[in-house]
Amino acid sequence: MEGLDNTDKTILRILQRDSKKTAKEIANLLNLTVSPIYERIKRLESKGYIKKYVAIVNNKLIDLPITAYCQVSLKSHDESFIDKFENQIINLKEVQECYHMAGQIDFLLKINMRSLEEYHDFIRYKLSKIDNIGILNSTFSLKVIKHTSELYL
Amino acid sequence: MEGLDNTDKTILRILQRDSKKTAKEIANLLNLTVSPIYERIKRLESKGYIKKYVAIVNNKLIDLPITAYCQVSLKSHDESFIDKFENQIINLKEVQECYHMAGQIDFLLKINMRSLEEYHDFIRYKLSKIDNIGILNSTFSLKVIKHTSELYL
DNA sequence: TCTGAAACGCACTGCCC
DNA sequence: GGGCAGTGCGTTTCAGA
Repeated sequence: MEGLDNTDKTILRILQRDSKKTAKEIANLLNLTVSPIYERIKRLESKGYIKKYVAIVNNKLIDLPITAYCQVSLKSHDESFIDKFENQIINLKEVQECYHMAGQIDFLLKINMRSLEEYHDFIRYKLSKIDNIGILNSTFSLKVIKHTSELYL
Repeated sequence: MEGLDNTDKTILRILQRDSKKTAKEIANLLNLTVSPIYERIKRLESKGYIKKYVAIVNNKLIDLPITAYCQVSLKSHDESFIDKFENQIINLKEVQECYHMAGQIDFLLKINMRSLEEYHDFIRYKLSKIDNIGILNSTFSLKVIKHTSELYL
């Protein structure tokens, strides 16, 4: 399962926080030269441990201050209906995350919006247009207490 | 509110997908030279539109296959109790996200785990140890339908 | 697996339009 | 606002231990 030693884990921890850190800086922190750091990073990328490098954008500054979580349950649970629902959700740009859940509700959606009015329009004219939706329940984030893309290791 | 023209937005879209794209590559895509791209990126960083650059790590490969959403409601809603709860949550490494929510439940937590057994231990020996927790309700992601750090613009 | 050195390309600066 | 040229630095490669 894990082909990672402590050096690899430290590199992952650092790059999860700041992917602009240079191989040289990381090398200094670990008392190594750039070559091994470079090779380890390349290995972590090619083996899939690092999926990608991204810029994290401030949602408030680009006028997407509303974060909603939307619980959805389907009316029919035939495989074809579920597939259809999932395919339509994937193509909605407002939906940042969607999970098929265990328990009473089928799906949990994280949705970014400019305003509650736009959220209303989204629910009414986009989500509700998707066939087979039974229950639909929305809650809103009042404040972000913690939000990171980092995984602990 | 928005000091972004279409060029800026395109740059943000690109860097949200792949922050390793060079200014040269972006310049070619936009039929510009590197100088304006470089300056725009620096501006986007200094103005806070780009919060940071991070590596996205594969949670399965580092043995964190379980994603749980945990709904928490507090017993007392005094300001001091809420502050205390939030401060304790921030320091839990297993908690990747925590939002103060509108509606019946107070907080929504996203939690990464190695196994359901570890999740049990986490709930029992860490979360429940936090004072003032009333309702505590967990659901698990069976499958990720969609998950991106990108915001649309 | 690490060190060290060499080659290349990009980030970054300054000056031009 | 964008283009062009130069410098330093980081990335990338490779020989050797």
